[in-house]
Amino acid sequence: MSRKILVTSALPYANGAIHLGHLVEYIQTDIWVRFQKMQPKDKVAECWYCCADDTHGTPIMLRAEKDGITPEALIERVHGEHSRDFAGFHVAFDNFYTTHSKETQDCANEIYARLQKADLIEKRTIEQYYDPVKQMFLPDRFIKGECPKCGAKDQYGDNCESCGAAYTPNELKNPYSAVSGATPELRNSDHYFFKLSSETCQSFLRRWTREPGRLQSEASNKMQEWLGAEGENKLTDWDISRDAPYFGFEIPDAPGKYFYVWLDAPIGYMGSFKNLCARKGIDFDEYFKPDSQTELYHFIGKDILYFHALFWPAELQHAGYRTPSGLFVHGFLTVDGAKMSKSRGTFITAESYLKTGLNPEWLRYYYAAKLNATMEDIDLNLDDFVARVNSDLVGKYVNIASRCAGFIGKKFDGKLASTDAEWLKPLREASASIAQAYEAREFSRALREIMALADVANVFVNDRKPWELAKQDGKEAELHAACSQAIEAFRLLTLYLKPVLPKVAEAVEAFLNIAPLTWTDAATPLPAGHAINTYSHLMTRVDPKLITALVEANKVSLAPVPEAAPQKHAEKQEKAAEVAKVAAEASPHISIDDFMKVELKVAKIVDAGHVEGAEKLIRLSLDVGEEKPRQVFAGIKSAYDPAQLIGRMTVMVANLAPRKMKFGMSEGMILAASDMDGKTPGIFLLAPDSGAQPGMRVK
RNA sequence: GGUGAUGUAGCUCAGUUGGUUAGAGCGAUGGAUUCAUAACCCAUAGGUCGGCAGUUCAAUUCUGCCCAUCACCA
Repeated sequence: MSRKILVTSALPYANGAIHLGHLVEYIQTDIWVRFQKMQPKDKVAECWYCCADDTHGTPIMLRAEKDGITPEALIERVHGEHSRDFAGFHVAFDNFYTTHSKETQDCANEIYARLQKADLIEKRTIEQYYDPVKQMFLPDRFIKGECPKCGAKDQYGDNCESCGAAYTPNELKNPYSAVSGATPELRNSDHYFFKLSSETCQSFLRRWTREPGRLQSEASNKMQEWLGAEGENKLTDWDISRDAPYFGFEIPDAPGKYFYVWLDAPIGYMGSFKNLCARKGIDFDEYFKPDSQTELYHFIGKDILYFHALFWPAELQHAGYRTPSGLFVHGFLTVDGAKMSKSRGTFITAESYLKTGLNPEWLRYYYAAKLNATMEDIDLNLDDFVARVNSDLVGKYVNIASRCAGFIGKKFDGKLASTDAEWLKPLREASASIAQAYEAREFSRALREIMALADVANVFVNDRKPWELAKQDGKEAELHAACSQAIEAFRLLTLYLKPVLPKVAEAVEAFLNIAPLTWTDAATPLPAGHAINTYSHLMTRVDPKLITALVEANKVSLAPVPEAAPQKHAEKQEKAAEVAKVAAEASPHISIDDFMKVELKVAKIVDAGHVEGAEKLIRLSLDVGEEKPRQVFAGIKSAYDPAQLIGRMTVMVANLAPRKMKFGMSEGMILAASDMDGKTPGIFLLAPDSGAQPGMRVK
C-alpha cells in the first residue's frame, strides 16, 4: 500500500532566535521528508511536513510587555524571523503555522471536551504565589529569593544555582516577584488537571511505549523509568490550566482560566495540519481518526520526550484520535565538545551563520554526516566542519563534474556519449541500501556510502586519464565515453545527495539539463546524445576565516545575570555552563570564612541499616546533640557492615542542604577518606578521639 | 544517590552474533600527477579498542567493579 505520512518538528518558542542547536532537528526532519518526497507515488503517495511557532505562555506575555507591544505583534514578528531562518537553511515546511490560531484552539477545545467526557479532567484547588502588584499568579521561574539551604540570593523558585538544592517556591526565604519585585503572597486558585495517574492512562502508556516502532530503545528505557515497574504508579496528574493574565486559549466554561502552553503546543501540530488541509484539500480525518492507516511521526529533542511520549499519546488516545506512529528523538548539539556558550561565541544563531556568508548546505551536509537514529548528542567540531565539507563536497563530489565537464563542452559540443558501463552498475545498485539508510534516519551511514562511491568515480577518472586522451588523435571516442560516464556517476551522486543538498541538486539539474531528480531516476541513465549545459562551479570551499568571523560575531561578553525570563532548554544549558566556568576559574584557595561556613559536628551513630534497592548506601541515624537524630545516607556499604557501625562516633557536615533522595531525606553527610585515584581500595570513616560528645563543633 | 547512555588512531566516526595482522574519512609524512577554484591517485606512519578483575582454549566484543563525560529523575 502506498504510504501517507505526516511529519512534524518540535515547535520553536516564539520568544527567541533560531540557533544551530534548533537546526539539528529541522535539518534532520527536512532531509527525511525530502527523501520521502523523492519516492514514487506508488510507494509514498504523500508526505506532509508541518510545524508552527509555539506562541503561548507567561514568557511571551511578559516579553511583549517589556518590548511595549502586544503579544500578537511579538509572535508575528518572531514568526517572520523564524520563517526567514528556516527558509535560509532550505527547511521546506509544507506549513509553518502558529499555535495562536483558530484551528489549534478548535482542536484544543475538542480534545479538552472529550477528555472531560472520559472523566479524565479534574478541578482542584492549589496554593500558589501571587504577585499583588502585577496581579498575577507567578510560575516557579518568576519567583526569586534566598535559597533556603545555602542562603544564596536571587535564586529561582525551583532550584538553587549556587548549591544545587531543589525545593518548592514556598520554601524560598524572602521571596520576591521577578516581574515586579513585590513580595508575593500565597493564594488559592482552582486548577484543572489531566488525570495521567488514572488506571486507563497508566495501562495505555505501558502498552503504547512498548509497541514496536513507537520509540527508539533508549527512549523506551527512559519511559519504563518514568512509568515505573508493573503495578507501581509513578505518574502524577498534570496541571493543564493557568490563571489570567495569561497569553493563550481561555478554557471553555472556565472564565479566567487558560490552557497551559504545553497543552496546546503539541495540539499545534494538528492545528498546523488542519490549516494545510483546508488549503490543499487534504482529508484531515483520514490522518487523525483512531484507526488511521496513515503514518504520523514527530521529530523531537530528548528534552521534550516526556511531553510527547506521555501526555500527548494519552491525550490523543482518550480523546478518540490516532496516536503517533513513532517518535524520532535526537540528542543535543555541542560545539567543539562543549555546550553552546555565548561567551565562547559558540551560541550561534541561524541568522548570524547566514549573514557571515556561510553556505547553509555546508551545515546540512555536516549534520547529516553526523546524524543517526539514536538519541546520542552530536558535536559540531568547527575544524572538522571545515575539513569535512572541503574534502567531501568540494574535493570529492563537485570535483567529478568539474574535471570532466570541460571536455564534453569543448570537444563534443556539450553532447554525451552512451553512459552504459559496467563500472557504473554498483553505483546504480547502491540506490537501495542508501534509501534504506535514509529511511532509517541513518544519515551518516548513507553519506559514508555515497562518499565511497565518489571515490570510485574519482579513481575511474584517474585511471582513464582524459587529459592524456585529449592530446592523442584517434582517442576521441574513449575520451567521450570516459567523461560521459563520469558525468553519469555525478548525476547518481547528486540524486543520492539531493535530500541533503537540495540547492546544489537544483543547480546540477540545470547543468545537466534534466528534470528534477527523483529516487527512481537512478535506474535510467542519461541517454547518448543528451546535451548538457556549460559547467559553472557548484560549491566553494569553506574559508576558515569565515568560521573565526562567525564565532566572533556570536561572542557576548560574560554579562551579569540575565534577565528573569524562563529559559528554554539551550539557554538554560548555556547558563549552567557559565556558572560552572566561573566556579572553575575561582581561586585555588578558600578563605577561613569559606571554611567556617561548613558546620562540622561530632555525631554518634545510633542506628544503621541497609537500604533496600540501593547498592552503595547505608542508612544512618546520627545523634548530633539535637532533639531528634538526623537521617543520613552514606555511600559506604562496600566497606562497612551496618551492625558494626552502631555506637561509633564520627564527624558529619551538619549544615549541608538536606537532599530528597529516592529512599528519603538525607540530612547531612558523614566524613570518610578514600583514594581519589582508586589505586588504594577502601573507605575509611573519620572518628574523633575518645571524650568527644555528640554535637561538638569541629573546626 | 538512582536510572539511561557514551568512552575505539591527532580529529570525526564505523565495526566486532568472542577467533588469525582492529577499519574508514580527514589530518601528518613520502611519492605520482596536472583534467579539475592545490582538487584527484598511490603508499607509509599512527591505536595497551577508558582502567581493573572475572568467565573462556580465546575478550576490544560477554559479566562485574572503577574512572570520565552527558542526560534524566529524585
